[in-house]
Amino acid sequence: MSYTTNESDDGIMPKDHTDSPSAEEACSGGNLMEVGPLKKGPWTSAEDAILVDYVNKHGEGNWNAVQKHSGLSRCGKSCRLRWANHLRPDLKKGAFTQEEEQCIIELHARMGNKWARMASELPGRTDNEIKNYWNTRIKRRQRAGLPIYPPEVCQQRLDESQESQNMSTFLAGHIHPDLSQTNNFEIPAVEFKNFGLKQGFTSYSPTLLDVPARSMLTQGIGSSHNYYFMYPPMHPSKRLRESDTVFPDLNGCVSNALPAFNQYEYEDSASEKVAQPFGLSSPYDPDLNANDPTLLVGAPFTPIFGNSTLVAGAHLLPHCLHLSLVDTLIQSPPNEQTKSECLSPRNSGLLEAVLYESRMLKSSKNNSSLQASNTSVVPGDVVDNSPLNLCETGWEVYGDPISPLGHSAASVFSEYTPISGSSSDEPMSVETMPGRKVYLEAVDRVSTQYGGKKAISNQMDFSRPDALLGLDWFGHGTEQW
DNA sequence: AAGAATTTCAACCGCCAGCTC
DNA sequence: TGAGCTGGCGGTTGAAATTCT
Repeated sequence: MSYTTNESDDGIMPKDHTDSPSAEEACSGGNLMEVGPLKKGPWTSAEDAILVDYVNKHGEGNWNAVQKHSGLSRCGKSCRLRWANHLRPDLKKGAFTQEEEQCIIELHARMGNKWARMASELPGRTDNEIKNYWNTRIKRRQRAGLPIYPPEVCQQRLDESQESQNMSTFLAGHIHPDLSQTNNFEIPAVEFKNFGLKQGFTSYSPTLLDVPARSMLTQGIGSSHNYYFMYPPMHPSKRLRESDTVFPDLNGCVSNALPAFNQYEYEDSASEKVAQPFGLSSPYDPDLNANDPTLLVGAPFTPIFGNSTLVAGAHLLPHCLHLSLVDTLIQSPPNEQTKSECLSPRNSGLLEAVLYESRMLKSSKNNSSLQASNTSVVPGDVVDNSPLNLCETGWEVYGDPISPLGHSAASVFSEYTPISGSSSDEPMSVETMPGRKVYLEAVDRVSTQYGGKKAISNQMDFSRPDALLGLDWFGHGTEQW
C-alpha cells in the first residue's frame, strides 16, 4: 500500500483509502461488512479518540462492534491493533531500555519469533514493537557481520539445554507406565509465561518436545531440503497453535506437545531468501551425510543445543510421534531393519528416526561426560571431529533459527563466514565462547549450502576473540545495535 | 545542500484456532 | 458436524524520518 498525505477531513489518507472488497474481506475474515467502505492507513487523532472512547465504555473485545456502534470506518482487526499497539493506557512509550533489550535477546533465544509471548513478558511493550526492534537490530547486526546473540546467551542456553537434557534423560528412564497411559505428559504453556525480568530466563528450552509433529511429518519425511527437516515453511502461527498436536509415547500414550521452534528466514546479501537451518538437521539427507561424515555427529533428531543428542532423544522418544504414525508404529515395531535404515542417508522417515533416537539415548547418556570434556578446548587447540564434540554438533550441524545455538549459531556462522586472517582452505577453529570452538570449515559448508552467495564482505573475523566476546552486546561499546 | 541510502515503525495481510450457532 | 465469525499471531509493506555521501 502506498500512503499519500491527503489532507482530508480525516487527515492522512492512504492512496487506496480502501473501499476495495479485498481489503474488507481481509479485515473481516472473509465476510464483507455491512457498513460502508472501510478506511485503511494511518489513524487520525479523531479516530483514536473515538476508539478510546468506545473501549472505555464497552471494554476491549468485540472489535467488530466498534465499527457498528461507534461509526468508525475501521475494521475490527484494525481497531484491535490500534488499541493494542498505541492506545492502551498501559503502554510504555519510548525506546527500549537496556534491560528490555537484554530481555528481548534472551527471550528470543528461548522462544524465537514468538513476539506475542515475548510481549507478554515485557509489560507495556507490544509484539509489534518487539518485532520491529528485533528485525531492525538483526538486520543491523547482519550487515555488520556480527552474531545475533551474545555469547553469554549462547552459553546460558547451552547450560539450560544440559539441564533439560538431564531432566529428559531422567524422564525417559523413569516414566511410570501408569503415567504414560494418561494424558499427563503435557507441559502447560503457562510454565513458560511470565518469567519476567526479575526472575531471569530459565524455563523455556526449545527442545524437540516443542516441535509440532506435523512439522516433522510434512517436512521431515522425504524432504529434500537440507536442514529443513524441522523447519517447515508453514505458517509459524500455525505451529504455535499446534499444542494440541498429539504425541504418543512409545507406550502408546498421547500427549500434547508444546510448540516452539520457529521459523526464521533471513535474507542474505543477494537478497535471496533462504530457509534458515532449523534446530534439527536432517541426518538423512543424502548429500549431507555422504559428503561430510562430521555432519552426522549427532543422532537423528538431535536438536540444537550442542550436546543435545540426549535432549532430542529424551524428549522425542516419549512424545514426538504424530498420531497418524501410531498405527505405523504398532504395525511396524522397531527392528534391526529399522535400525539400519535409520542410518541410511536415504531414509528420511520420522518414525525410524525416533526409534533410532531412542536407541541412541542409552549410548549418548554414557557419552555425555565425554562431550563435556571435549568442549573445553584451550585456545589454539583444534576441536576434533568427534561426534562427541559438543560444539560441532550444536553449532555446526544444527541451525536453530531461534536459539543461540541454533539459529544464532547457525545463522551467525552461515551468514558471517569469516575470511579475514584465515585461509578458506584451511580448517579454522575459533573459540566462539568460553571453552567452545567450532570449525569454520564446516561453517562454510553450511553457508554454501544456501547458494554460496554469502556476503563475504559482510563477515566478521571469528578468529578475533573480540569480535565475539569483546563487544558490548547492546551497542554501548564499539559496536552499536 | 541535495540526493541516495538506510532505518524506523505503523499498519496491513494472510492464516489459523476457538467459539458459536 | 460444518459453516461463519472473531480474535490473535507472525510476516511483510511502504511512508516518513534519519543518516550518509
